[in-house]
Amino acid sequence: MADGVVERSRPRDRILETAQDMFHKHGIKGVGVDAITEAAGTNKMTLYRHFESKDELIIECLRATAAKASRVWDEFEAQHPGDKLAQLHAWVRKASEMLSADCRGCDMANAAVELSETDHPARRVIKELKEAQREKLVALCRDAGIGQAELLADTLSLLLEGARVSMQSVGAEGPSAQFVRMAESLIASFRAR
Amino acid sequence: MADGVVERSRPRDRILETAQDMFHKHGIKGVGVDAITEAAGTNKMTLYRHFESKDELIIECLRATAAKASRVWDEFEAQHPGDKLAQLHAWVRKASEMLSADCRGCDMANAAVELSETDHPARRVIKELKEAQREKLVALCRDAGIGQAELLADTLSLLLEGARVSMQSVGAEGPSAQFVRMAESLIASFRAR
DNA sequence: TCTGGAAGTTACAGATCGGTAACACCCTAG
DNA sequence: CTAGGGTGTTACCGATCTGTAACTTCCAGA
Repeated sequence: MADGVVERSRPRDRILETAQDMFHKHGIKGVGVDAITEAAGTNKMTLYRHFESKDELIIECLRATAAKASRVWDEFEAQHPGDKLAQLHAWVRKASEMLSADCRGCDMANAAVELSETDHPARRVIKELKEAQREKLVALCRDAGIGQAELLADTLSLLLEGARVSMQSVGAEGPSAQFVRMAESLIASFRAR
Repeated sequence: MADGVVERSRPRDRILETAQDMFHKHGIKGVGVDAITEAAGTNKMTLYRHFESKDELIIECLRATAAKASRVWDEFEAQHPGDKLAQLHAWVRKASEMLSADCRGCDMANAAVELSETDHPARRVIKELKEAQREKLVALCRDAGIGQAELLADTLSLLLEGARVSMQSVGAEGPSAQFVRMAESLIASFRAR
């Protein structure tokens, strides 16, 4: 058993962390609750004592992932206090770092692809979290002094989203390789307006 | 039984067409072979006489989908013979039409997300087909007289890929709503260089 | 009319899925 | 010391999954 995650922490935390990792690597429908509990060094009953269903576990995982992603925004502020333009460039750099060779994409976007049932309870959570991320990026662009902040933020969003999904289908040498170049020249052209 | 697809055509064709439709709507792992054969008005044994496994059926579906997509390029040429720039704008318009409210995204990209096993036989097929599509768009940009054809083609690719996945997570009112505007101003700025 | 092959039917194998019941264990708080 | 809550174990449920075997039906071509 991989002790790194299993060691002495509460079973609920181990389950949540392990599930996040396994959902990310193998997809939601590619992992069963048995596999999760075994990897977390616990058992199925304990999982169902803390989460009322697999769907709820999925939702909690998405929230946790979003919370982690939200923390990097604090890093941007810490590294470049008050300098919103520098923070925007930090966002681009951070985004490009996520495009590593074994990139499995955005957990929320992947979940939206996998959970095709339109009334799946996770879908509204995904939408909420994605909208919050969008508003953050729009605010960052606006505070960086860019005129058409919404349009720039949305364009950057689509580029990153596209890059992350493109990596999975065409690989790292595909269109996503040019992400930084695209993003930077986009920012430059928006600033020039 | 829905006669539209079931009517008098060879079982193999019905299975292929039905599988394409169901994989697209509900995802690959969201559909079993039983459901496919029943919807196709046939049975499981017949499926396994024509396809040696579900994986092979998946691959055949992806090839068929790509072939369909390839046919719209012929339409561009027919509508604007020789006028590559007009064909590029037709591509943008066609792409935006795919972003309808119930858009389920690109079958190949979705398959890449769902089939996370790195050695899955469908993955190399996906890569091949996506690379072919990329080269087509690059050629179109180049023949339209654009200098940095590869960069424009890759940027448009990422925007579209991002828009199609964004639709599924945030919905039609999200960043993807601005796709046409982004794509057109991109083309304009590349032409100005 | 005969025949061969494609298609349909039924049943099943073996595994895994999400989820639950009953019960034994251990540790800690009172 | 004792009571109780969190945890672990085992066994199980019904459903579904991919894939197969054995057999029947049907139709087209010779």
